[in-house]
Amino acid sequence: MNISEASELVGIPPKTIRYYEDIGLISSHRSENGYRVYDARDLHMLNFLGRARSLGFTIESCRSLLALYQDPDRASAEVKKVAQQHRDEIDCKIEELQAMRAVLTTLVESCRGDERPDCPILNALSAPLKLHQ
Amino acid sequence: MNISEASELVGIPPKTIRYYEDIGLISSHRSENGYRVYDARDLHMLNFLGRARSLGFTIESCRSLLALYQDPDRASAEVKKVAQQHRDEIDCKIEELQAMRAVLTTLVESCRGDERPDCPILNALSAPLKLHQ
DNA sequence: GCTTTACCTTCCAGTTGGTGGAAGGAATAT
DNA sequence: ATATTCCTTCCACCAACTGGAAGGTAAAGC
Repeated sequence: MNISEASELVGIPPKTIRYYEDIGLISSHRSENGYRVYDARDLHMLNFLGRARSLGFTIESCRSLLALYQDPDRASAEVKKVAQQHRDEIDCKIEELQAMRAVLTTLVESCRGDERPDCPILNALSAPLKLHQ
Repeated sequence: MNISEASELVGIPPKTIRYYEDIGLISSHRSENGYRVYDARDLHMLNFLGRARSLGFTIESCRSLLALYQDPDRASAEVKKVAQQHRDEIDCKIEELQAMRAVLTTLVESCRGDERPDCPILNALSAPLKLHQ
């Protein structure tokens, strides 16, 4: 099967599939005319990658996970470690975003949002800089 | 004052300040030797940018906010719109991350994480692809 | 058989928001 | 006089793609 059919089946754009090959995440066979050819095994790997990416794993983590997946002697502890680290990073990001969200909510709620120029949002952003010591 | 002193005062690296000038977010005067010189007004703008960036506003939103700030005839509704859109985007990101987090938590908790190879995390990632249609 | 369309290839450039480093000039300290 | 620090510009790199150009191949229509 050619790249566009594979793309349809796994829900990953052809460009992205080529990109994954470029960076060595996957490999591919070529037919005589030079076209990439995908079989069930390739689709399986692509699907794995799609799932991992949709959970937010970085490409490098995906590379690790794929390597672990293909190693029958892996320890599940290794896999768990990768997943846990990723979850910790997600937790950090959520907290950062929630902190931003809290400030933004306060600011948005304090602004009347009419045609007049006075604006607590701009006031907050332009507040005098506090010198660190 | 030179760039490194300004950098210290507003807490933005010199590289980043030059970058902001490069993309036209701010301007700067030069002294005779070609060095950038910053006054209170410049620090004020930089500080504004630092605050906006720390709230997660994109560079383009910062550009808009700065323009609004410098326009005495602005309508606060414009500012509020920018802030609200940004908060909405943050909300989206938080939801995405929380969805990922939920799946990851389930997976991590289901994996024993020992020296054996069987792993529910890898099983989930490698589950057979469901064909759309 | 010829042409059009659709698909494939590679390669180059752009996205966001900076950061690192090299090469070279200027100011300050010793 | 020299060493160190600071300044300048420019180029390259990070993640994870995406868009588009230039050119070859395959399938469909007439």
